[in-house]
Amino acid sequence: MIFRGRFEYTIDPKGRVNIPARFREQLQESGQESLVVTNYQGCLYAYPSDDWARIEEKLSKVSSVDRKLNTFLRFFIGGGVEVVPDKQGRILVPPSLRSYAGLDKDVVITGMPNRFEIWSLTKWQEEIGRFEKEGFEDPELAREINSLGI
Amino acid sequence: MIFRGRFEYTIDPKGRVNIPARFREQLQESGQESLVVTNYQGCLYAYPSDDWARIEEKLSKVSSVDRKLNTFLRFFIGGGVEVVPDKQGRILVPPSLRSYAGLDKDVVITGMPNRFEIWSLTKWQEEIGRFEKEGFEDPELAREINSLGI
DNA sequence: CACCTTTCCCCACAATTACCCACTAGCGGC
DNA sequence: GCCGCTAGTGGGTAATTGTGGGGAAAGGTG
Repeated sequence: MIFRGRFEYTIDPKGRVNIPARFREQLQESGQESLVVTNYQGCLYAYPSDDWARIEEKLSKVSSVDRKLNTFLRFFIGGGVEVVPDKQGRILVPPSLRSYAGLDKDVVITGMPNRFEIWSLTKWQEEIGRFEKEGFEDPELAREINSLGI
Repeated sequence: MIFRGRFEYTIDPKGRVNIPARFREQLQESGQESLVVTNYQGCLYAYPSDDWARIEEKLSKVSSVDRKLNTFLRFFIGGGVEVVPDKQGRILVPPSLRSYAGLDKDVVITGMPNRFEIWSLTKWQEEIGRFEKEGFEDPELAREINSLGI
């Protein structure tokens, strides 16, 4: 499942964030009512619970010898929380995830293949700012993007 | 599908922009009623939904290991919104895209191979102005253009 | 076991969007 | 010129979406 579009919402003092109506529809159509949210790359990743199950399965087969990989697993799996939208279509983001992603008021939700991401507005702007400034100057990246034929 | 021509319209306070009648015809003839609009290079890219689907497929296969490429995906996929023209042939441009492209009143729609682009008039003028001033002086660009056999 | 905090489940209001319909300007044919 | 058509623009209303808050239930702590 691919999620498209970027949306701005506010997270309220209780820690609730709205999920874009379109995303909710997509979830319903695929017969899923819950999401798994976890932390990565400065933002929160939200997966439909079925997709998360597949990821979990793969991760559980990873050999846990490598210390760094192990740390990643701790962080990624350990961050994962299952959430169900309320009647208004909002999810409650637990404090640990909220503080990791620095969500306090304005948040950006952005679609990706397989998941969508929840960003604090300021972190999002930094992320995109970096791309817009450096991205076009990086010849390798430019070549890669060109090869996509967009 | 190739779109030709340049058109000037006004975006109304609700965020609606007209699509050139010719483009609408072309879409209808190819049996498509929806478009996907996204953000890139200071303007909005509008693809017929079938063409977008092909792009999306490629993008979703891209390894998301590289951080910068990931950021690009966030921006490009995250920007993408499916829109359907209303009975008058207009589309509603969501706030996030409107603010990215700086659309407030006068917009320019210009044809391209595979897509058409939506520009704010002022950004369009800057873009073209920059090209007219610097473009002809860039020997590499001149060579490339010549090799196109125009 | 009492108390405090967090989460869940409602309800209500505000803002935005979808879906109509109407008006005007320009162009072509008669 | 006059009519009729199409393209582009503007606006009203109903439905949907987003935001805020109250109070009951659940969970954690001394």
